[in-house]
Amino acid sequence: MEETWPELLEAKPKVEERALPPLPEADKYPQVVTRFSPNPDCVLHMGSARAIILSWSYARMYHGVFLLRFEDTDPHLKKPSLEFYDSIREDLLWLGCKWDREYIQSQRLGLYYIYAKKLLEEGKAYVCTCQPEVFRRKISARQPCPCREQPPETHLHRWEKMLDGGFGEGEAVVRVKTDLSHPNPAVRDWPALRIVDTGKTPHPLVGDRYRVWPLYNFSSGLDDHLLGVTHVIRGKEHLTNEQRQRYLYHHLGWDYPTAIHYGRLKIEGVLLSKSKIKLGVEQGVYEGYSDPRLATFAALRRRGIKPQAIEEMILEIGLKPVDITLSWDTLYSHNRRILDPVANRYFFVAQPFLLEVSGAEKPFKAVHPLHPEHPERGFRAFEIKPDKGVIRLLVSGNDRPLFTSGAYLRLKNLFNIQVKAFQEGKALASFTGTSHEEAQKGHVPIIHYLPAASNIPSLMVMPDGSRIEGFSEEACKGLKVGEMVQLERWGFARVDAVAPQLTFFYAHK
RNA sequence: GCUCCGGUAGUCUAGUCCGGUUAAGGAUGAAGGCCUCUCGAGCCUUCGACCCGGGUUCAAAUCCCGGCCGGAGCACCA
Repeated sequence: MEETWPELLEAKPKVEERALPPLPEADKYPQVVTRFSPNPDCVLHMGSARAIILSWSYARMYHGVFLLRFEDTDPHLKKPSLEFYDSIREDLLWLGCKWDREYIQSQRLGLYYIYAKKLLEEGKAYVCTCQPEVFRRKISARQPCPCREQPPETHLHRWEKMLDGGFGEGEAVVRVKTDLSHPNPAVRDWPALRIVDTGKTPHPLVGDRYRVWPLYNFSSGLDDHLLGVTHVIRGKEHLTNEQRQRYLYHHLGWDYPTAIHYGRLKIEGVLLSKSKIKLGVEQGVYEGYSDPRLATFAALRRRGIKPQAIEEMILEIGLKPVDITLSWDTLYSHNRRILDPVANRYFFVAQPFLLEVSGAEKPFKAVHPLHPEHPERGFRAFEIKPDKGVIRLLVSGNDRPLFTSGAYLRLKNLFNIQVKAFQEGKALASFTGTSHEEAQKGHVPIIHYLPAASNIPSLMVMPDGSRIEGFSEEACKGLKVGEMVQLERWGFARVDAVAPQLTFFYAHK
């Protein structure tokens, strides 16, 4: 068999690497350019994973360019904050999505002004001073507001007034002309630039230097062309923005890039709302942005979810325009496949109780491999000595149901016992032999344990934020922060701290 | 309400463009078994889906029409 069909015996790859579908219209451009354009008003979370990973992967797949562009043009409602520029860069790097060039829109306002003025001059945009309700009424009736009819000179004059403070916040807005009879009222004569009183709400990067700020469709629309973006990959909430921006492109004689709109991404049982995450952190509901209950990249990182697992899952999902609800199980399964070969094994007993074994007169040494498939990595060993004929061990509280009197158990790599009783919070048992074979024959459950005399008090932080006290084995002294381990019969966890107390963040089973 | 988009197992996905090669494939999950001195990994088995109704056709998940359901947008947010 081995000789005839060696390939049949080879382990075949579990999951075939699913290639991304070809990028539409990739051959239309000399070089593919994609971008990720976050607002630095919060940390990144799984909701952005699609935009980041798809944009980056396609750029790489086509030997193109991936841009990072901070869209920090709202100093008021979605106010950017200095810390988030850096946290976003950090998250991207962690995800393995390094960008080729970086842009910050708040540094580019002068550029946007040039195009605003040009459109005003050419009668393709106008400065509207109507009350919002008045404008809305006119526009929904497919009628021009009074401002629209004014000559370019008037608008140029109003534009100057916007820039030099002649208009206050909310008193004037630049609108891009569109087809007034467009079926969707939302695209008709959309607003392009507005006034923000940065004296009151200064921008973290440019302070109060500017008072006229572009809106999303204007700055993003201009930049996509100006920076040579060929493929815009974003959520389907931007579908109507494409309609709006096409008018801008038409006015300027540009071709609109290829736009791909994917569906919204949810994760079961988790909120992915930036504003709610921010609020929760500010109010102390969450312990910072890496609180294990959150699906921020910071939190996933802290729990030991590997970026490759996220990437694999996102690539699997692709770019369909349907909304999807991801399951943690799928993510965990990807992560486990990555972790299992690398994570060394240790014992951790959660909320333990004492087990006293009598009848074992001599000292024992239990030897466990650091990894069952990799004996070359070495072993951990427990020295276990009886004290006046009794061996004292700690056993995980989860295993309490196994301790019914008369039950047989095997202590892994140590010996077999029979439970006598459980009283006063501790289990009493008697030594019945060391034979593993015997235990196997009797289908005796195998459990883990710790010497009561030597162990390390530890803390386990669970995904729901709860904390479980417990003890880990002495060998855990050598662990470093960030290391991934598998706590046998418990699950995978990341070492989050070694002092003052050894602390694990639970990843998954 | 208006303007769009979409509906394959619990979840994710392949197939839909160019109708038959598939008794609708894979992953995840659940249940069971084998193996393993972990409840992990590995191996095997089982469970489970084309939103509904018409039409076209020898043949429809795939094409057409209608309905139903779900989602997004309708900001001087991004």
